[in-house]
Amino acid sequence: MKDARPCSIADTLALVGEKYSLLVLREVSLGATRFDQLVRNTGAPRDVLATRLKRLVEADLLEKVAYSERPPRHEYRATRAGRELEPVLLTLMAWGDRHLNEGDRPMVIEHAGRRGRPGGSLGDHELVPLVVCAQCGEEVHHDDLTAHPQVPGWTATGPAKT
Amino acid sequence: MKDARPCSIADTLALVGEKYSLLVLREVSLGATRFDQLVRNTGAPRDVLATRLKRLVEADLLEKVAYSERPPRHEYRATRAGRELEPVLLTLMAWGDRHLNEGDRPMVIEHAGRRGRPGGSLGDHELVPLVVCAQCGEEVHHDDLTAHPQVPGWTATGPAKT
DNA sequence: GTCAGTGGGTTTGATTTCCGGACTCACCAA
DNA sequence: TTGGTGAGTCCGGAAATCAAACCCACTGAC
Repeated sequence: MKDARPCSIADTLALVGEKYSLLVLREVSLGATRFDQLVRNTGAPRDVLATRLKRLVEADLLEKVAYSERPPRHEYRATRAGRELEPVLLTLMAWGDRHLNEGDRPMVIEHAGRRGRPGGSLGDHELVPLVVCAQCGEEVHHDDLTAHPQVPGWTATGPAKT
Repeated sequence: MKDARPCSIADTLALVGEKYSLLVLREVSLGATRFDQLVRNTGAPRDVLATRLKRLVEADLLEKVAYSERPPRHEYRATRAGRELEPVLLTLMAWGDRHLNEGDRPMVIEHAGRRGRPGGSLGDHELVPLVVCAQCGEEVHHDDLTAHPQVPGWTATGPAKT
């Protein structure tokens, strides 16, 4: 892992790319916030889960919130940074639905309509996640993209040869 | 990992969630398609990379394309399914840029304007990936979402108790 | 008051995976 | 003949994973 391309994808994966981390965020986002729920729903070994939770709390993606004093009990809640990973989860899910589970999706997400609210017209409907460019509003296509590494010594395809 | 919640996120991660797999797809998408480039740019040990590549080719996310007969040489190219993971990479990158590398992004993606093309008005600009709902066009907010597990025995927060 | 149960972990010891470096093999070029 | 490249494979030690057992503070039922 030394000397690899400097990149926010790698940085993000270093934080949440280990096995189970993203599944933990999925569960928390679904409302399963307690240790034993996380064990059951992710299938992670208890010790691994404990390690992951420690890291996610340190990184401020989750926080421990007490829900009982005596006996001391707490649950894990997503922070703002944690919630902002939800688009990643939705995009992963959309890919898996399309390419791995075509025709029998294990889960469907309902998107509440915004009737009466600013810009809203449609009622409740199924969520279909799509990545667009916030600047121009258009769907993102590979052929419209050009990468510009900002770090000296790197080009799009590798380290500049010295 | 046994008995965990059935879910396309988990299924997708089972395929591309191992260390380096997504970095390989990043590199291929950037145009670094050869074994030694992938070693240098991802930092993966050579044997691990060989294993990952084998899996990605089997899963039809990458394909081996010969670019020389004698000596036999080939490069790895993304298939359609592989390219469709790009939104995941872009979303991960956006998160890392915001939360890990605020103020000095290691890479900037330029988005080609579609002046003159259908719906286009803006010139070239920086890509800012955003997840919206394809049905209604609106940005996705956690509070508008409701998950509906399709698999009997599971609720949003865990297995239905028997 | 004892006994089983629950929530949230930690400990243990065996198995897997990862790692960096050295090695291979086929070919080309000087 | 020597050196270099591309695409791996092989090796032995270090680290991570796993399932299962254990722990501890507390509770509620008998």
